[in-house]
Amino acid sequence: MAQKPATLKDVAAYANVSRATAARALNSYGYVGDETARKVHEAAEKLGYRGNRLAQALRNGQLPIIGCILGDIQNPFFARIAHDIEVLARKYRYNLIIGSSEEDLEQEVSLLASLQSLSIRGFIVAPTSDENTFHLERLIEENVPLVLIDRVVKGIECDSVVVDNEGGARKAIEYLIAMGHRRIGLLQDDTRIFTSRERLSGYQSALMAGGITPDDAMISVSQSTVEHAIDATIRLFSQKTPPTALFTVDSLMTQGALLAFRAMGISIPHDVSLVGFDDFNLATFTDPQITVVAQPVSEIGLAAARLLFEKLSGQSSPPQQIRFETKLLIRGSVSRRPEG
Amino acid sequence: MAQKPATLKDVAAYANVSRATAARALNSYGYVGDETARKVHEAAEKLGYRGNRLAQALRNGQLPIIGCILGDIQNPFFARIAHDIEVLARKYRYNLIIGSSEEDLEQEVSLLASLQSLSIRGFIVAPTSDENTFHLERLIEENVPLVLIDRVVKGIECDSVVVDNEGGARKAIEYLIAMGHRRIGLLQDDTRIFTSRERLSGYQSALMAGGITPDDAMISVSQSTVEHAIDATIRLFSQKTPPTALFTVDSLMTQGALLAFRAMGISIPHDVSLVGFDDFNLATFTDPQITVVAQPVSEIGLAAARLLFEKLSGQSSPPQQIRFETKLLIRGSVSRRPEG
DNA sequence: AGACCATGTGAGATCGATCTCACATGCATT
DNA sequence: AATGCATGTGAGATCGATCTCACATGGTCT
Repeated sequence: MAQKPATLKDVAAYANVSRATAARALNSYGYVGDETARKVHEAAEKLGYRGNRLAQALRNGQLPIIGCILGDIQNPFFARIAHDIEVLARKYRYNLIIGSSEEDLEQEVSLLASLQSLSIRGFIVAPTSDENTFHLERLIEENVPLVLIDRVVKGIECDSVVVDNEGGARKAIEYLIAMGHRRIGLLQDDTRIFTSRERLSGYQSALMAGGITPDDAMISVSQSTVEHAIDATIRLFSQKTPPTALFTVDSLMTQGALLAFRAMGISIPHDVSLVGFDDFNLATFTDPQITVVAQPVSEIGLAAARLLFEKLSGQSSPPQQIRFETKLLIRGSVSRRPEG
Repeated sequence: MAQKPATLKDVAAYANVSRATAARALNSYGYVGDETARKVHEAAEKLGYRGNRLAQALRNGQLPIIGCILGDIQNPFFARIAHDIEVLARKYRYNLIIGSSEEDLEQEVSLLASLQSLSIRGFIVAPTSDENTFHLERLIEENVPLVLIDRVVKGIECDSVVVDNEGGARKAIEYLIAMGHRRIGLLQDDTRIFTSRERLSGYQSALMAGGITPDDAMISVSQSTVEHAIDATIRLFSQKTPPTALFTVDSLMTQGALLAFRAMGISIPHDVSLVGFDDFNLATFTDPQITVVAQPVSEIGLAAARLLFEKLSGQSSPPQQIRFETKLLIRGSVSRRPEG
């Protein structure tokens, strides 16, 4: 026989008071006599009473849950972000619902709608694309606290936390050019993704600043998984005149490229040089160690969560845009190439 | 001016019907006239009506949310599991709340209580320890669907999905012994964690079966993070007579050990042999490639989620225990050691 | 004595949804 | 005509909590 959880009504009956009195005693508002309060607390403990948050939220407005819609938590970048947000949420006695958009706009829209119908109090979203921003606009209209993370969306005026993707990509390409590379490949994500576009832009502008005309044959598109990146790298380096260097736009793709090179018998940095965007645990343990553009992962999730909780605590401030710098960590995966 | 979401009451007023009729029309139960239903649907669309799930859940019992309490989603093993559970949950139109116990029992208890007060419908839990199982027992008493994952707890009769940890550890140690190693180190997690205990047990029984007396000086305890594992490995290999081989009990610790060895100028497999529990993306790209005990990560989360949804769909079956086998993947991180 | 305030309590309304059942209409059957 | 059934509608109850305000008591001040 399943035991039905005790309700406030049960507690009130056990303590021989009204529900209103029981609620006052348990939540310390209004007036309650000392003796009455003692009896109510005793009853609550005896019955294992645990207030129903749904009922509370229905009366008062919202559940203590924030929603977080990221690309895919299998990506160590997003896993770290989700972890940091959860830690701060726990501190504020909130629970965190994490959804993975898997970089699919429809899924992002669907997830957001689903979470809103749950009366979720606020959202941290890594928007998939800005083809359609109605769902985000609607959040703004309804005054729902929203923080965009990793990517921003034109026309959505709200708090955001991003990294200088363009500058980071530019640093990588400038470094490859300085090392003599002219045919520089790019392993990139879907250009509907904001970060992907910025990294492409940094790639292209650095090429042009170095007097190199960008060439589509140097670019291979991949989803952000190791498996897809292996395929995309193989495609890129199977062509007649392959790149002499490769820039990969996230750590899973970097790892995929490494595996593809190994499968193709391509040696780094002897045959091909490699620079990856974002650091990862074993970048300094591979042979050779991988040169990366590092972003301050440990700062990003915390910054976004802080912004959200400021808003949730009722503070009404203008939208803040936080932008973190990247840093080029030169290791051993780039070799100098003669001018030819 | 924030727009308050439309309620059923608004829709009913707009369509000039009662709330009961509006509800019937929108949810297709009971009787509603065709014309009436048309007017109601029109009103709902016009007002952007989105039913309040809290109110529904309060009336009907529970929210479409399942809770998942894992060790730490930064661990790729748990990230993969969480991802797979979320994918299946989405298919069943559920949302997933992920909490990280961080292998702290109090935090696990607190998270569970918090989620229960939200009327969460079911739980997948990787229990931290079995020192105190009251919180899990209470779930069973209240007939809340529960699936234990990765670890089980004595005395808790419910669905579970685990891996043969003991057998996996035994395979690793047997292999190291067969390669001539007698001083075999163990980098392990807190023994309150079920998997940790099983892996220790496999380690010890394989040693004894090989005629080797287990020695506490060969064991170093670490939390399951790269940073902690670096420290623990350095401690273990700084002693007078260090091990000739090391078994690490999860992929983050394996990576930490690699980094520690590199810092200490220890060469694998020349100076020390290494076997890790659980495979990871770059295990085949490090120099040397790492020998690992692989577990079927892609199966575990799905199996647990399937069990949970069976229970949630009302099926009343006896508790099922699913146990997956591990597989030793021999690569290049173990060298043969002479009998001395 | 009357007015005002503080303290304490409980009935009933509220939150937004679903559900129940009384009532109404129309049709078919006896 | 009476009865039974199907269809359709709406008032009010329910879910479990919080909130409001009427009522009661006691004390203080004018």
